[in-house]
Amino acid sequence: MKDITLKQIAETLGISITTVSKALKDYPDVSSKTKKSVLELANSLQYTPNSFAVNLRTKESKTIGLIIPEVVHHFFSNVINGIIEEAEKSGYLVIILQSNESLTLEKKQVELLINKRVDGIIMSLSNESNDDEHIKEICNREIPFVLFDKISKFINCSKVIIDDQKAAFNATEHLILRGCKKIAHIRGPVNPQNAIDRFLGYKKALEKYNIPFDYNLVYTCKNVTFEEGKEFAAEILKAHPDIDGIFAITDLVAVGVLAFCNEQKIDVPKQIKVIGFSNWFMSQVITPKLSTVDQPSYEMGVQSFNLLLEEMNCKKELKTYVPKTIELDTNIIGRESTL
Amino acid sequence: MKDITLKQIAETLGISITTVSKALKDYPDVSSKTKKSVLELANSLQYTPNSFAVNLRTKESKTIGLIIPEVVHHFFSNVINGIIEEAEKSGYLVIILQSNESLTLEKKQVELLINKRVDGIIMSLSNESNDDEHIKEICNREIPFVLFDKISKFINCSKVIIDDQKAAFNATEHLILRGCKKIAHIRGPVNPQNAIDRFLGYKKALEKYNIPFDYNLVYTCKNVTFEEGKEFAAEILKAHPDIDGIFAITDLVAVGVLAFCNEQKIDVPKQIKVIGFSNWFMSQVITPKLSTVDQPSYEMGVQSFNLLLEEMNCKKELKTYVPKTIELDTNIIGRESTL
DNA sequence: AAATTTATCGAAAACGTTTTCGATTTTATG
DNA sequence: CATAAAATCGAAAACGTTTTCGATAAATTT
Repeated sequence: MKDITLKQIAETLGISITTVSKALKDYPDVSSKTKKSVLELANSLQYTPNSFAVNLRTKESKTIGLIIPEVVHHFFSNVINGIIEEAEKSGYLVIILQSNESLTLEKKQVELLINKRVDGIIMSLSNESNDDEHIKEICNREIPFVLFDKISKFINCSKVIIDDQKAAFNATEHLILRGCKKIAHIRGPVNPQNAIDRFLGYKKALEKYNIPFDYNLVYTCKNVTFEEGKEFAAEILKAHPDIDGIFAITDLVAVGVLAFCNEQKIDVPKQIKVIGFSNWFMSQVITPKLSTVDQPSYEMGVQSFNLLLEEMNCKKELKTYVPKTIELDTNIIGRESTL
Repeated sequence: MKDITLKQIAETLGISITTVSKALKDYPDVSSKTKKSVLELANSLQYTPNSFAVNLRTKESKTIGLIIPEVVHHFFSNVINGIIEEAEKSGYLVIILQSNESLTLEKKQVELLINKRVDGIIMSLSNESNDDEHIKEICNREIPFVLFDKISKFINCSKVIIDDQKAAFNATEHLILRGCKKIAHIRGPVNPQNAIDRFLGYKKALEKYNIPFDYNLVYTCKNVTFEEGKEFAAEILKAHPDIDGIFAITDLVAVGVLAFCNEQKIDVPKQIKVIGFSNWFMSQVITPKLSTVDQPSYEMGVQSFNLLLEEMNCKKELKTYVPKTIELDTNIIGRESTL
């Protein structure tokens, strides 16, 4: 029941470990005769190389690390899906860790992955983090590194993003073109670049259509939850009863808004039109169906891994790698909530 | 920029590698003086042991594998969350793979994890699989192994489950107690134990309340999707217009039923009452809010890892381990769809 | 002061693989 | 047949750690 090793194969065949190893890897300096006998014995014994030894020798583990704010999240679980499947095609496995939107936890997770000596790291920043020490550590150690979605401008690494500003502009314009004159924005936390960009997109759309921008109409989420959506909807409608449009940072929050409106018998889309972001699954089954911005989450995962792979391969060949940024397209999905 | 090793610390301090290693692990046969100097130098150089070497030497990697049907799934992503967080407490990292409900893919993923030499495997079976060769292989190799949710009776390993039959009984009874006389069941695929058990629970509840069981009222999902929910709802209402209750294998399907009813202006709960299973997030935001069975998904993850940990620790001490089965409680959440 | 115990250290083997490089044998060439 | 070239093999080092066991030095006991 013990593990089969090269040594055992070598001994039963009366040849050296070296030759067995070479035979299995199809080296040219092994005769086809011995190759055949080695292959046969290895197969019949179900030999598989000890990955621990291979890792030590080759200094790579064919494993990458992925740190995201949270697994239970429609967008991120789709990204995970893309990364896992794309990684598997190239023989890489994926270790997943969560930061729970906490900077200290994120630091710990990075440290874990560094100590684990993963071949590369893919990450989406927590709301609390910028270009902190732990990120610099990744770069200093020259660990292949890709950021997606929640990135920081100040980190020099490969990135996979969408044009949040443009997408938010389009979402806001979508409301305006459907007649909204007074639009509130429930934005994300202060730090994350995508929250900033979406806010800026909202502002730009107002400008283009000569709608005065009013800071009082901007509400800032702390945790970006369903509950916050409900609470802000209440606040907004109390303070500004004449509001006729709401653009929320993400569908979860927008669904909170809809829930509040349903409870209060506020007619969506007649009295208020609502648009979200990210196209969560539930948005198409809620009443009224929620308009939103479709974000290619699975594709982001795929592209993120491919960038990482490029960098990992470059590193192996000791070439210098120039970080790339891939920007993926989004598009507006108009549904009942903005009809 | 190169990695710090024990050798380097030993050389700069003029002592042996052995002593450095022992000092770092607080062995009793190292003087406190040398311990201190080693610790200090190691800290200032930011020494971290090469995990590849440690793995090879100790024959463990502090890594476990997790195979689930799909990541993008409310229930499973919650389980993942529980496993990852619980594992981290004990210093374990988690590699996640998906079977996509395919037996061949599941086999491949198992093989990957075995070759990776993970310390243990947690798994939820795909719809296609039973106690096949690849599962036996895990047991033969004596790799600590835990099944959760979608299990097979024929595999002798630790399991974390709910009493699906009882839960389904309660769900069906919930419909009956609210006046339903003719209840359809949209069940899961033929293979999985939990689909079978939920069906049996449904049947038992009918029996208890003397409602004749009719095979024509049972519809079998192939892929357990939202679309199937919609399609079956149409079929059911066409074939049996007098139906007044539907129990669906999972919320996603039940939400499909609700979507169809909304489109066709069929009054839920007046004309038909609907109950799902698993308490997906969207069930509380859809109109009408969906009644369902709450399933402790996060807790299942936690318990699964803890069972695995027990078995891994047993194995280290060369003790024999007797598999355990943990059964977690569920409870009915009554909402608008069965009011 | 001799004998014994205790404290402190390091040599070396082991984990299993990969790869370099030299040695040997076989084949081809003049 | 001698020599050069090609084919085939294996010894050994290396990857970095852990741990056993023996050696030495210091402290304690007689």
